[in-house]
Amino acid sequence: MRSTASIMHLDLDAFFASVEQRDKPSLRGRPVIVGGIGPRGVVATASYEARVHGVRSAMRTAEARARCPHAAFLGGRFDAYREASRLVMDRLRQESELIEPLSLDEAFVDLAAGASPTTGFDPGRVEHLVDRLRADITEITGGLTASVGVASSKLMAKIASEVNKPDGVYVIAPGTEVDVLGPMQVTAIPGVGPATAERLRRMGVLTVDDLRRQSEDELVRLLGQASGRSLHRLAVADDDRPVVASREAKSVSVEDTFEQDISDRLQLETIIERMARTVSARLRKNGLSGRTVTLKMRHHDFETHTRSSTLAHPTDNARVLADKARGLLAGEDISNGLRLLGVGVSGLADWVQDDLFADDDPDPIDDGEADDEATSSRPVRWYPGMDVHHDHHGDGWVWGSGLGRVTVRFETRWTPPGPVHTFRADDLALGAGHTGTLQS
DNA sequence: TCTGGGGTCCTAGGACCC
DNA sequence: TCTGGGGTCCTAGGACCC
Repeated sequence: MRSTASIMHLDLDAFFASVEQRDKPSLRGRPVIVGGIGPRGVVATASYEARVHGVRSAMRTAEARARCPHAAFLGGRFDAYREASRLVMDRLRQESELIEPLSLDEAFVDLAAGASPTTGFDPGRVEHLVDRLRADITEITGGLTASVGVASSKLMAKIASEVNKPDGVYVIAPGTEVDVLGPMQVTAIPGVGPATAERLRRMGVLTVDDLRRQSEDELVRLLGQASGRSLHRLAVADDDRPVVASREAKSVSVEDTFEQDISDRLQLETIIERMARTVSARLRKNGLSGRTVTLKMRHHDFETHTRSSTLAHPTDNARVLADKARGLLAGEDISNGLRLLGVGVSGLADWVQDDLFADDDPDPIDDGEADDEATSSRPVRWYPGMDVHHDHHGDGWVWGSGLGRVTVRFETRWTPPGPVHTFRADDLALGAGHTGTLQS
């Protein structure tokens, strides 16, 4: 906790819904609900007009429809949200070189790490700074509003931004943190969710003041080392967590809830392959590779299990990921059907040692296999950035791996025209712009 | 028509090694 | 033969956040 209110938390109001209202004037002033619009969808964001009817984030869309049938239900346009977010984050970076985005619509800003190193941070000018910032954001984004909290710590800044939401500001004067925090419900503290709140309630702890009367040992017994200790400190607004500019990704995953449960193993395997390709593409886009593959399964009764397995070396290869994930599915009883399947990778490294690829990259092609008219098997020289992996091309299937030497198999009658065939990766629907040479 | 999708962090137990 | 810790890695699950 600092002696000055120099940490800002900014939160865009009803972000997804507000972007939709901005881009479609007919939605302004009307309830707008963005989220899953399928039978198993939930609400991501409800505009304030919809909140009046009791619609909330994470509510089932079916219930939202019942409460607010006249609302506009939208599936979401993430490219538009990302772009609006970028504009806002760029503006925040003008305020301070140290900003910490928490999501598309939220960030901490360390004002003391700020823009004017000569004069330093001036607490007296915070209100002015925030007014200007909020006006700029509304202008830059074409009408979005933000709520802002400023305080001496992350904890209090985040709490402060809630106070006058939407389109409001709250500054917590240094020295008053405990007075402000004390009467609040424990759930006001970020990290205290329903499960923790219920455990605390059974001890008679409802407010932060109640929490403060518990010993650290007691909280550790109840909640474990990390949560117990941290909550004991947060209860007295003791928080010195720094604003951290960028954190590296720890995992990449894709998951999907099906409209109807699926119990067909082949169908699930096909879905796994598609998901592995998506994960692979995202890894490559970010220059990452990972070692631990996780398969997530949610059964018909909502029981959720994960199975994971760790490779000897990091990979970003779709086929390696798919093979591993399929193997994890093999041991599972899916006879009653899955409602969700997910594929993820963790244990990320930011580079790939291509020599190692040969080891953890089981080649589906038997090199010694006899060629016939329909099949040819020949080595390919691969260039960095190129990628072919188990993709349908024209009337053939192309198999391959990431960097280094790979073998490509044309399972049907598509054969390269000549001894050396140059092609572009986008010919193979694998992403544009790269050129490779196929040598025979 | 109960209960999204993308993450992070923490805990706990077992294996394995020194 | 018995009795140790400590550290790290791996796996599984759970709470929480937006």
